[in-house]
Amino acid sequence: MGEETSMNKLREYLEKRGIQPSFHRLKILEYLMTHRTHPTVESIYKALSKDIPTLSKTTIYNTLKLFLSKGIVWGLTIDENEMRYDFNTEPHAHFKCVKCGRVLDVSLELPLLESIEGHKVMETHLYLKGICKDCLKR
Amino acid sequence: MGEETSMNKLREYLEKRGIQPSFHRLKILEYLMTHRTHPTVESIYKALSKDIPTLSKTTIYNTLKLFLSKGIVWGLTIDENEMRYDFNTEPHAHFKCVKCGRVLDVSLELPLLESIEGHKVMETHLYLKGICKDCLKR
DNA sequence: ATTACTGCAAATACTTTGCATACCG
DNA sequence: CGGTATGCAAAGTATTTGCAGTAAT
Repeated sequence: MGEETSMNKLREYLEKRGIQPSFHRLKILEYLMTHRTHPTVESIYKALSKDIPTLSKTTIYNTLKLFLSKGIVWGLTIDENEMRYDFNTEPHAHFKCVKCGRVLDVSLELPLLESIEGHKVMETHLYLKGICKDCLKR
Repeated sequence: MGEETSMNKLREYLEKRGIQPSFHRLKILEYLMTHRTHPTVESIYKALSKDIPTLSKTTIYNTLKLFLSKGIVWGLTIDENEMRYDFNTEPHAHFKCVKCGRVLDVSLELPLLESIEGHKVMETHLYLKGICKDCLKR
């Protein structure tokens, strides 16, 4: 299974959702699928602009907004200042370390409600904050 | 029980936590205790500057940062762009309506963990997003 | 007198917008 | 050709910082 094949799969993935599979969009999608570190726009930009020097942050913002609207990614607001993006898999909770700043997945069941107290629920986010395993060791 | 008495209670509340009870701090604390609408810096500023024309946003930022560090308020990042502040009572979940923008309390039990997967947990936030009861009616 | 609180203005950081250019069917 | 994607620069918005003036102990 070469690079061609996997890129074709990504192309198909986007087309199935009515999105034109441009080069940049494919690369951003690939990055999100292979880096489950809840990257920010900044970190995606830093990583991809090495290989794609012409890539702009505007394109990343545009692409992520498009992906959000199609449900391809989730936006995490666990960070006070900047948005983080998570490729959409099964619902799971997130843990943010206040020391090293990383955001980690934790397997903790989310209450999956259709409605609560008369309000229609569309998204559920469970955020934990504290000190991660690695930082505790120091 | 007059206004004097309740202000004295607030003064006592701050002193007990090692905070000098300045006039501005008392007013901001009073606002947070009586307005459980998860206000932003902007909305606190708009509300209080009517009575206190000299009040600046910097002071509100300073005061909220101080209150956060003392555990008097919680910072909610349910909003993508701006921080909301919640007077610290028992843990509870929050619901944000994507139509009207309000953030409401909902009574839903939070998983209160001391640690998970080796990480030390210090804060837990459960955020729901959707369409509120009132907006559904329209 | 010393320390701490306040507030203006400037700086910073993230995100959005306007518009011209480039790409693609 | 015509519509869309891209990217630069500017604008917008939330927050922080530097610093000077003011109040409090």
